[in-house]
Amino acid sequence: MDTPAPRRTRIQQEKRELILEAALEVFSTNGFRGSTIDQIAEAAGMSKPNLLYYFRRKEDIHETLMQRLLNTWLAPLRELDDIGDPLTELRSYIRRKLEMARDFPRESRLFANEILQGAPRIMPMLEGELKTLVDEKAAVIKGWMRAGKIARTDPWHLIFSIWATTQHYADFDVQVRAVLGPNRGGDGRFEDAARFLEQLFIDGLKPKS
Amino acid sequence: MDTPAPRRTRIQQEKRELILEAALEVFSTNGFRGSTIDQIAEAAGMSKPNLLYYFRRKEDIHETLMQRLLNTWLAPLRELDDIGDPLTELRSYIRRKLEMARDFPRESRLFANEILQGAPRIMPMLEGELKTLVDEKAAVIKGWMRAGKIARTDPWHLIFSIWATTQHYADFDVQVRAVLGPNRGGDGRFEDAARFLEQLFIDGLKPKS
DNA sequence: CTAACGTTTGTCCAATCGGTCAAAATTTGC
DNA sequence: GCAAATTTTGACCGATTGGACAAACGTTAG
Repeated sequence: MDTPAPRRTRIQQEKRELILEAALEVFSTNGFRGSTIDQIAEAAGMSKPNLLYYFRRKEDIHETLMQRLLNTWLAPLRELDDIGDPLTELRSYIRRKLEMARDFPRESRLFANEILQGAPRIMPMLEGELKTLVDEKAAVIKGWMRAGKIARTDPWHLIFSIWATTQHYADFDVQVRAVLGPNRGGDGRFEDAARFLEQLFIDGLKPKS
Repeated sequence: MDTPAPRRTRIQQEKRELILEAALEVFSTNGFRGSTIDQIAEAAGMSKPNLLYYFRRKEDIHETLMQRLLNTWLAPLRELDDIGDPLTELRSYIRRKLEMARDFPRESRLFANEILQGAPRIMPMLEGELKTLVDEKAAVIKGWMRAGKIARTDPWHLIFSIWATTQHYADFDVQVRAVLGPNRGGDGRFEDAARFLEQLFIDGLKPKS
C-alpha cells in the first residue's frame, strides 16, 4: 500500500521538517515551476546538496507538502455533521474555514497555485477523495433542505461559495489589504469578514421588511 | 508621461497580438516565473529571437498583458451605478462578473497568479486606482443601506465576496469540474452558479418562514 | 579509541534559461 | 524592378536550473 514506514533518525526528522517549512514558504508564493531548489535550501539554511540528501527530487518535496496539506485542508468539511442545528453547523463551518485562511494562508496559497496550474499533480485526488467527500456532504445539506431547515438551493455551489469567500482572504490577501487601506486592513479584517460572511450566508442582502 | 504613441506596421500589430494571445495562455497557467520565452514563442508559432524582435524582454510582454487586463477587468465595477434599483444593480454586477469568469478565464487566472505571488508588478495600481474605485463604489452601496434599500453590512467585504464567488469559477475551474463530475460539470455549470449566487446574495440561506 | 554510519560540502554536469547579434529572407516604397 | 526597410533565423553567450558524486566531516555504539 503506502510507503513502508521509513525509519528516520532524529536529525532526519528535524531537517525534513525544516525543509518542508521553507518549501511551503517558497512554493506558496512562486508556484512549483517558479521555485528553485536553491531558494528552498537558502530559506532552510542549508546547502543545496544537503537538501537533496533529504529529498532526492524537487517534486518529492512538493508531493510531501501536498499530501500533508490535503489532510488538514479537508478536515473542516469532514466535521460538517448532521447533528445539531443546520444553520449553526454551516455557520461554524464557515468560521472554521475562515480561521484556516487566517492561520494557514501559505497552505491556502499552495493549494491555489496547484489548482490554478490545472492541478497536474492532484487531479486524481480531486476526482476521487474530494468529490466523494463533497457529494456526501451535499447529501447531508440536501436533507436539511428537504426538512425545511434551510432554504432550497444547490448544495455543491453552496460549498464552492464558502470555499471561495473564505480562501479569498488568504489567496488574495495583498489585494484585500491594499483595498482596505492601512486603517481597516489591519488585524481586524478577519473579524469584519466573519461578521459579513455570517450575515451574507444567513440573511442575504434583502432588507428586513 | 506614457509611451509616445509607437508607430507600428501592420505586421507588427498582428504579430504582437499573436504573441500576447500566446503569452496569456502560458502566463495564466504557469505564472510569470514559471513561464519561459520558448513556451510563448512556440505557442505563438514563431522562433524565440523573432518573438524578442517584437518584445525585447519577457517582462514587457507581461506588463503589456497586465495593463490591458486591468482596464477590462474593472469595467463591470465601474458600471455599478446609482441609477436604478439597488438590488437589481448588484444582481447584474454579479451576473457581469460571472460572465467574465466564463468568457475570460485566462485573464482571471493571470490576475490571480499575480496577486498570489504578492502582486509585485501591480501593487501601486492596487493601492491607487483600485482602492479609489472600490472606495467610491462602497460609498454608493452605503447610500443604499442608509436609504433602507438593502440590508446594512460591510460594503467592502460585500465587494470582496462578489469577486471571490465569481472568479472562483475561472480560477478554480478544474476543481469545480472535478467535483461536479461529468454530468453536472458540463456547460450548464455557469447557469447553475448564476442561479445559486443570485439566491445567496439576495435571500441568504435562512428558510422562508 | 575506533569503526561504522549518518551528515555536509565543493565540485561538477547537462539542460535550460533570458537575451544578443549578424546574416539571410522578405516586404515595402518608389 | 530595385533599393531600402522590415522581418526572420541560426548560432551563440553567460547565468541559472535540477541533480550527481565523491570526499570530508560528525556522531554514535561498542
